Amino acid sequence: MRAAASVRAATTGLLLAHRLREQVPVWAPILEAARISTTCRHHPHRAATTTIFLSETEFGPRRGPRQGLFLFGPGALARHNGGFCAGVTLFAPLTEVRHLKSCIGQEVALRGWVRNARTSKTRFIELRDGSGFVQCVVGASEADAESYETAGKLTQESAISLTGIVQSHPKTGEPEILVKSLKLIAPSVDFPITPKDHGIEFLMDHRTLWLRSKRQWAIIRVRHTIVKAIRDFFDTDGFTLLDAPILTPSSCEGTSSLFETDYFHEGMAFLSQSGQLYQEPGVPAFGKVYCFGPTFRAEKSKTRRHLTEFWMVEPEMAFAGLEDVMQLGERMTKFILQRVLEGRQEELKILERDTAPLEIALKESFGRMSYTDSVAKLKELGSDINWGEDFGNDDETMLMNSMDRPLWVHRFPKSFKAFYMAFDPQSPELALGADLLAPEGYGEVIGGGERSSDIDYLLTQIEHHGLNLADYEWYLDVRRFGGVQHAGFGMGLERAVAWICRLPHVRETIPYPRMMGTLRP
RNA sequence: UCCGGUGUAGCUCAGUUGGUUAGAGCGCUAGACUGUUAAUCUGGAUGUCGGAGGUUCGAGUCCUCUCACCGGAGCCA
Repeated sequence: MRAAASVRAATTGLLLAHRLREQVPVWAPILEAARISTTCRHHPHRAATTTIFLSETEFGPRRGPRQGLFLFGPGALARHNGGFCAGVTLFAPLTEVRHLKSCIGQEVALRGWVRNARTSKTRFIELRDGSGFVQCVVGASEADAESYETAGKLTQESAISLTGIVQSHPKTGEPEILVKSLKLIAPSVDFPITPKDHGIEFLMDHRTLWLRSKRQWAIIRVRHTIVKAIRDFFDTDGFTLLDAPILTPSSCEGTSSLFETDYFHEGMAFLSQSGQLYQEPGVPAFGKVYCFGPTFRAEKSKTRRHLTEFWMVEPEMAFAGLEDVMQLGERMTKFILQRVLEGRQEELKILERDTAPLEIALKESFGRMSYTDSVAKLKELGSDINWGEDFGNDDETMLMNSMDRPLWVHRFPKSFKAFYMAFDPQSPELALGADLLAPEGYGEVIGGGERSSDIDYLLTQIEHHGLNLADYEWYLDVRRFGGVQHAGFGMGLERAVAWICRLPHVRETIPYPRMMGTLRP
């Protein structure tokens, strides 16, 4: 089927082409170029290849290739006619798998990689192009002989281009391609990750190739949506982005171990384990700020919830206390859940994620429990925890087993919280902090609270924690010059992704995980 | 770092109280068959049994050391 572009569309293309003629080299980088065969009505024997630019940036996906709105680059047509020929016939416009649902009945061209090829009389190719997955059917009667031959010899992860008619799968109803022609762009020999099971060590060693798998594709796309949701949430909520440095002169919290590196005459620099202390000076400057970037912990912890390099979003706001932190964290979490549930259904389905718990977390108010109450409850449940001790992993799961939604645990003993935490004026042994525990065994996702505005208290805290006062002078300035109540939190991105995707381990939530024993690839 | 476990074909694994020529499935390869979907069926090729040392007539199997990985704990987001 040859989809002839209407005269009007062709004329539009012609006009655009004239306008673009000089600009194409400049525009090219932002346009997507595809070489597509075209023929001219007046010179049918001069079938030629020209370059067509499909610009989604300019025209949006709704006016995609099937509408025939193209920008014509200077090509063969310009040569034989001294300009552009209006009688252009286009066929098989290049598209992406994600657009196929709106292309039923059209002829399209696709490029991508062979996920799996089942050879038989009718040949089936599972194609992925990064935007989605589609089955391509190569039948002896529909495809040309050479293409049919090629389709029978395809190996896993070969790169191919093809043209064909988009139709509905007779059984599933999903779009599939009835192939007319197929070309091998680049072969792939002995792709290591076969369709059968693999061990985690092998997969981690081949992380770059593992990213091509359906499961990893789904996870990384959910991660992307979560990152975008986080940014959109703060950007539209009046927060200003205040990037925190990654190279820092000293420990931010003085607790966990840091990665060190030589830093000229300064001696040592450390990779940041939190941007929070650098957010606080942003509070009097911008009112509400956040940072979102990688952080590093040299902890020798090997668990399903730890990475040595992970991403953290850390908002900080003026004239705010513990209650504001819990409300902000809850709103943000729900915003993220909404975005994922709206836009990533296909990915959640691939991950076999039961979305019911996410729907509950989105609709219901999060639980709240003070540390003191939760210790009492844990004792009831049989834990040997004592007041004043931090939760162990078992305590956390025990506490969450009866919860069907996230839970805020608040007002911890000061003793095991960071030096800068404000204390509760009603019971000074308590810190005004709150942690958000995710359900389904995922545990702490957010930690935050109110920061102390009391400079004298902070001075004693710094001394008490054995920190070098000189390193914190700028931090104390936040209190010296118009210090006000302020509060914020940090959310570990990978833990959020792991929970929302319901993954057994955070190592799959980041493209290139860094862990205690993992630095490559 | 501590405790526990695993290491055998490219991958996932089986391999008996130590015994003679180390197996299966997948993948690969040749073919058959089929709107298939981790397709199926038939044939074929494929091994430093993690490494080093030791016990023994004989070690994939037992012992010692070592390396890698997995799971858990502590610490944390």
